[in-house]
Amino acid sequence: MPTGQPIGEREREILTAIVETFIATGDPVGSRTLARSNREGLSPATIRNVMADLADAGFLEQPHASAGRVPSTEAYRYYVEQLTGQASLSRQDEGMIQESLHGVSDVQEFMERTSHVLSLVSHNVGITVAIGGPKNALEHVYFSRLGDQKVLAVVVTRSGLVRDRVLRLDLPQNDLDAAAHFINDNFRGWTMEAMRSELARRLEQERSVYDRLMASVEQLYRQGALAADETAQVVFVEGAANLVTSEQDQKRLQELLQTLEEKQKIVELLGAYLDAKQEAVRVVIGLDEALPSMRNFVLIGAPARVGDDVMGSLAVIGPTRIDYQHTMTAVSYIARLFDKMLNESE
Amino acid sequence: MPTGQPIGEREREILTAIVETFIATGDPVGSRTLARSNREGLSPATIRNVMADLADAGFLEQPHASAGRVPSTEAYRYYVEQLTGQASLSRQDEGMIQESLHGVSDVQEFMERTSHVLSLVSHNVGITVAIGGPKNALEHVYFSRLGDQKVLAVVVTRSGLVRDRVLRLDLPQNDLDAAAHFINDNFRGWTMEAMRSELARRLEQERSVYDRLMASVEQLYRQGALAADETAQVVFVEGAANLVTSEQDQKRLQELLQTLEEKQKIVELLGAYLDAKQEAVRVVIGLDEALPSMRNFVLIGAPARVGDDVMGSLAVIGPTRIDYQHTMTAVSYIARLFDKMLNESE
DNA sequence: ATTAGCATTCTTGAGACCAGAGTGCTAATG
DNA sequence: CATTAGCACTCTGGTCTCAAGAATGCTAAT
Repeated sequence: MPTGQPIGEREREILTAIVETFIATGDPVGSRTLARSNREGLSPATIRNVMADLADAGFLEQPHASAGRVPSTEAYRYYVEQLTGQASLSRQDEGMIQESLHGVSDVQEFMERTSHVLSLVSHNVGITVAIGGPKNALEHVYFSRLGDQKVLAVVVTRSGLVRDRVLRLDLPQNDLDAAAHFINDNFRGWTMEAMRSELARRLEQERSVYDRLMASVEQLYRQGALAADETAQVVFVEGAANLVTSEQDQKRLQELLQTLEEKQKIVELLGAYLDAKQEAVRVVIGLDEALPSMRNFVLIGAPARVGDDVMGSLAVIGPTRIDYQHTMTAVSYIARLFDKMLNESE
Repeated sequence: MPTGQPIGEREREILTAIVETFIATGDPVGSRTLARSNREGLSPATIRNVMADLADAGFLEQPHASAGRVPSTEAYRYYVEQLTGQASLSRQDEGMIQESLHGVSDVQEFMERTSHVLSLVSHNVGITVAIGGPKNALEHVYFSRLGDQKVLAVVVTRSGLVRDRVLRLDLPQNDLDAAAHFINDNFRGWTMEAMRSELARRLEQERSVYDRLMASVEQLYRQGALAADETAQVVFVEGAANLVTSEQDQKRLQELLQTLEEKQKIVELLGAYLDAKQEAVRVVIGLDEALPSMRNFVLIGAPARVGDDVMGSLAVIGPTRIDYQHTMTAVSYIARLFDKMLNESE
């Protein structure tokens, strides 16, 4: 818990220097090293004093009595906050991104590739989540009898997300067509959420009226054909191999990988921290509050939007020792690209 | 390279004992340990002699001069071969499998869950591949205009596999409907392969006749709307966390994880080794021939079929030190279940 | 307000050393 | 003749010690 007054100029400079060299080297940083790299010739002793203050304020920690200092969670937060945000991607990175994403017009494919390219440029784990969620507007639905007892339901959202689901249901194709027609005519453009509740209401009230048609609709509804709920979310996680670094111990690494495989948790994580309203890149330090296995990991993400619609989110997960500046610019670059590419093609 | 005459009874027994205790413990096994666990009271010295023979024959290796012996690739092959195949799953495993797969009628969902349950029961990596490939019969296609320049193509195969693809194309919905009708009427039940070549032929010849209709079809065809090719394959890989064990070194682990993320390679791997014709479980020892990063790993897999149609394959990938008997029964059990569940529901 | 100096603390790597496990060989044994 | 006992030898792995190096905190000097 940080105490004391904010931080003076010199403190600020030293703190960011510590954070930066720690990120670069991974070793606890001591006063001597710092004195050498510091452009104003401050002596180690002076720096020690400042460091002691910073430690008291909760920005630095000591692995053990006579080691250097390591930035605390607070320190990273502070560091990120005072980052100018002025930076551009290297030619290479930009090229790689452009190339991987070139010519994609399909939201889902875009997301899939994005998670990959994110992992490449960040050298960490790239994640994208496509929200199939309630906020998406319905474009239309389509039902098709498959076999004896099976019906295929395809739901297309306005944003081009496609969900299919096989139901156990025995209805003649005629009835299916009628039901699809009914839904498309009445609900095109509605959010899934609104549609579902309105549909529920009508089924309740007008049961008698439409009769056969409504019976079919009801069956489809009950079977979840129209549920664009959590289970419909699509998650891409790539670059797990990047987590294998010497500083992870066995157990932690294992837990980490396990967590990354639990898509549901990942969705919740991004959902919890990436606010749809906020425009820019967001950095969340201290993921262990949500996911214990993610101690010492951070999330750098942004909502993926096309115009004003939020289609999902994209993010990088990496150790606190990540290159914040670089990752942030990369994420933001890709987020903008997402908007641009999918917007113009509509 | 194995030399010498096959193997006598005693050799056989000792070899399997070595393989088994090595699988159990992970340590090189020495004559003393073996003598203790061997039910016929053979002395260490005798065993040493036999072991020397086995080593000459290429079945055993020595990490260093005065360590115990470790089974060679050949030894595993031999071991697996002489496995009786008589074994049944534990109540727990069976229960877990049943539960995870209960009530699923959708091929793809089945596969997704299967890869998960495979990783659970085997404590290794579970993999399933759904072949979207050319052999699948077409049930029907469906095109829908999305936005300005986009068309959604949905292809359903007889087996219930669904593929959707967004194309950049500007055709009115009428034309799309006509094209879909045309294809459905003419090609339902054809294999994708056959359909594509026949379609190509017709487009070539009868260009003039159908005119507008055929023009639409051609455009769709060119855009790959009907391509159920490799890219359409769906791969599920789960349980990567199980690879994190003490005996892996950093680098290898990293490569391994990387390889597992390259779905294309995984598809090829399964494709290469899992022969659609063969009925039963197959064990492939020595994966490094195909994928160098998979040195010391084995594949235990089976084709996933429904009736006579091969829908894909399911497999476990694990270290040579895997519990062969258990994994084999698990894989075979699930493969049978797959057939049974999807067959009856049709 | 800085800095120099110094005693102190703690980590890390290199050797040294020993116990344990295993081998191969030879000679003895039923 | 197939087994086995005995033995010298080899290699690994853990523990210990030791010294070097890096930081620290404090006090005194500038």
